[in-house]
Amino acid sequence: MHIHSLDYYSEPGRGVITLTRLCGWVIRKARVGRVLILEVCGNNTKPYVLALREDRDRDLFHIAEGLDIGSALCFEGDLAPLQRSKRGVEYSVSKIEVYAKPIEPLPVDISGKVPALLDTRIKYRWLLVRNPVEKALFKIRAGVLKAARKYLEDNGFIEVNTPKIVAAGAEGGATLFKLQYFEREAYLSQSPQLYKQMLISSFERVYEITPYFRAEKYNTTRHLNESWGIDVEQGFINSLEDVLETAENLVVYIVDYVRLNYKEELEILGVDLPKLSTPFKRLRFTEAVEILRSEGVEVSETEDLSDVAERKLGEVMAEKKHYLYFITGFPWSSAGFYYMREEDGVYTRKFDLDYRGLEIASGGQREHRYEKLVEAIREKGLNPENFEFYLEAFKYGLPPHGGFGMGVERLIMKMLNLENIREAILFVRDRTRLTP
RNA sequence: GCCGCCGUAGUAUAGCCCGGUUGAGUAUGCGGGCCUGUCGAGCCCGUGACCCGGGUUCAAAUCCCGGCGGCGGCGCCA
Repeated sequence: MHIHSLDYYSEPGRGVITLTRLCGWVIRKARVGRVLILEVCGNNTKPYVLALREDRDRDLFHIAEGLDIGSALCFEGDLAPLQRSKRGVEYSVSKIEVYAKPIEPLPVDISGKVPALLDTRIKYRWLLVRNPVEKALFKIRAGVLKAARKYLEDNGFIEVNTPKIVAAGAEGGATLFKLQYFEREAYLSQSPQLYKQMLISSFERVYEITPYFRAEKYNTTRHLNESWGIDVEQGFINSLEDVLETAENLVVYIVDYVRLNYKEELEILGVDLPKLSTPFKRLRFTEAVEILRSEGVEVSETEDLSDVAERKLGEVMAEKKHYLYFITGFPWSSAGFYYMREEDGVYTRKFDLDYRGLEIASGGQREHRYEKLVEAIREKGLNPENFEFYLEAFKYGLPPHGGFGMGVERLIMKMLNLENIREAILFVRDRTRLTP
């Protein structure tokens, strides 16, 4: 809605302007003598400030006086010639339409004066995101996904959607949520892994932004039972290096996109997002083991690194200014059956991407040769019959390929220095939370 | 699942160790009053809480047992 403002024309030396209609919720209210000040936030992170004088704006003043924090309203106004507020953008208001008033005081403080504990924050997240700080975080999350899409689309990846109700998991049975699928047992997808590989039968490059469902009973600051992943798979690769390049360029693009397009949000959150550069350090798994042992950390040569080891490695790497780094060549004993095995039979082309001591992505070059794959499934103690639908795709010309899954919440957690992964998702699904 | 810590007004906290002086303090919110456009405004008045059950004791928010709930660590992984 654009209406010319009469007030505007009374200001000397100005051209044409439009009167804007803006909407949001009252997040702060202050009365000082004869002036009433309202701060309103909609999708904006910087509040709209409405200052009303009892003598001049009598009707509007009385409307505003009756509004509590939390009221939903729209107003028509024009940028105020005098910007006196230190917090927001001030408007001269000509009309206020009130749409809803809270029927009781809000259960949490959305002005940010009184902090809420994580548990309370999660319970009332949908309400707390009215607060500019909380909102900034989720605007950045949206930006991360937007940037990922943009990078992948620009680089020839096609977005696909694969089933979330599946008959078999990618890793075995232990971490799956079971459900009844008519007469049969089915599971919630813990990864689109197998499906995106199958699609490399017909697409050169695919990606999917998808939830992962994992029934792990862990309770840590970096795990969710429903999390989101940016899943990428590319065919016709020459080596693992092609996949690593995609992963590092994607991360750099995302971080850069947020750094340049979300300055206001980063500032509100107090985050200084440094510019990244490629290539990221490539560290062999065996080198990582050596480094950790020289630091006095006990590490197994055949198992994945423990969280303690990963964090320690993060510290060591940070000293050398490697904030993001790959760990490549994981041992076969700690890898999924679908990773390509090296000739020695001991190591694989599986990699992890770590961001300051936290695994944010993992992937690798896949085994694309039918016989080798069947052999690998058997060797992992799995039954090839359960993977028939998957194995079939390897019979008709599946090129060498590889890919990775990147944890959206983990990436955001590291970018924004969050202490708990639960901060990075609006509605939390963890060991104990099923609502809201 | 194991280990550790914790549970006080709507929210966030003090008090608990060492039971009585607590009619449970403070901030913020909410209601009311004052107030030169405040900037997490200020000042005054009011409002509102000891997770549940059992036990010890003359006396329990405080000590003990059980339950429920939360946080952190480990395992595991994105």
